Amino acid sequence: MPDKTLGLFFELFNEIAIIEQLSRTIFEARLPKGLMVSHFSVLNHLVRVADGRTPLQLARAFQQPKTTMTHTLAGLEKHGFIRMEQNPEDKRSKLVFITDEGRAFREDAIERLAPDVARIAELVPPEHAGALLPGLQELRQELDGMRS
Amino acid sequence: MPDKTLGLFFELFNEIAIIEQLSRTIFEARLPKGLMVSHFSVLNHLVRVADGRTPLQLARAFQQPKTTMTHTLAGLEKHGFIRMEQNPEDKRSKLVFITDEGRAFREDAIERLAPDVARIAELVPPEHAGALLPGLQELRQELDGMRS
DNA sequence: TCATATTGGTGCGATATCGCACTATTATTG
DNA sequence: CAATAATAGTGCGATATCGCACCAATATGA
Repeated sequence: MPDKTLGLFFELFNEIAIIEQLSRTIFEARLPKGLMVSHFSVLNHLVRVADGRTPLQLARAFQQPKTTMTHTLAGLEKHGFIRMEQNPEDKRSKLVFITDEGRAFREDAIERLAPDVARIAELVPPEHAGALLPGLQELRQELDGMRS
Repeated sequence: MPDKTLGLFFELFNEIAIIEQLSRTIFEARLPKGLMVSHFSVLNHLVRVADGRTPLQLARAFQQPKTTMTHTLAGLEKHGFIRMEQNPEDKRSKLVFITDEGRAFREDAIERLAPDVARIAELVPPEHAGALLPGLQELRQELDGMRS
């Protein structure tokens, strides 16, 4: 592997880390104190992908350690945004359901975040953003595969 | 702004967050305990961009809060990887210099990380990775501008 | 079927992250 | 030039992150 390649990937991951940092900071400035992007993302996932996921499925969806997901879910539950039930298929496991309060919070959060996204969309044409997705998904896919 | 655009950017930032998470986990598994990617990145910056930066310049380079950088630098200093001097230009300020030990650690870290990067480069052609950079840089630039 | 391995989830402890407030210094401006 | 504002850095406290170890439950396989 040429040195150039090493530098290229370092630069790529660095750029990605900076964007993650910036976007998280921008979005969290709009969320009420004590609620993070991670909370919002989980609610979003429950609505857009599927409700009634297990904590482990959620952790995998975001590629986070399961202890981190436990912590995030505890926060959501404390706010009454989710409800956790025993998984009838597997007594070790639980199922996470979004509550009405959770849905309301999610919708409110989307309204709060939309203006920022609109501003970003003015500066970065959505076509440019969309053009990045396939490459990023490929990269994610392969990194994901490496872990196992 | 159409709803589609909102969803697109949420998806984009989510994908970026996942890649950040995966890459950090992969790399930190190779670093000695107590040293994180953030430490490595700062040393890398001192070597590749410029030595003798101020803490604030470093924080801005990585778009991190300055308290976070203070913490990272404290860790690097404790390991003897950097040395901090008074900035003769400005008595409020400091200058951060990498030490020989820091350089050695950085080189060792690169050797540890290279095999992983090589594996990634096998799965994701460097041309693909390189093709992502301009779009990501554009996105970063604009997010950066929004903050101020 | 029983022993063993694997899996889902959590408690705990260490530490990374980061906002707030503060000091020291430098810049601004009336 | 004095008063005020802005800036660089850090201490502190709250909390997010996450590895390790553990328990309960399920899967495996001799």
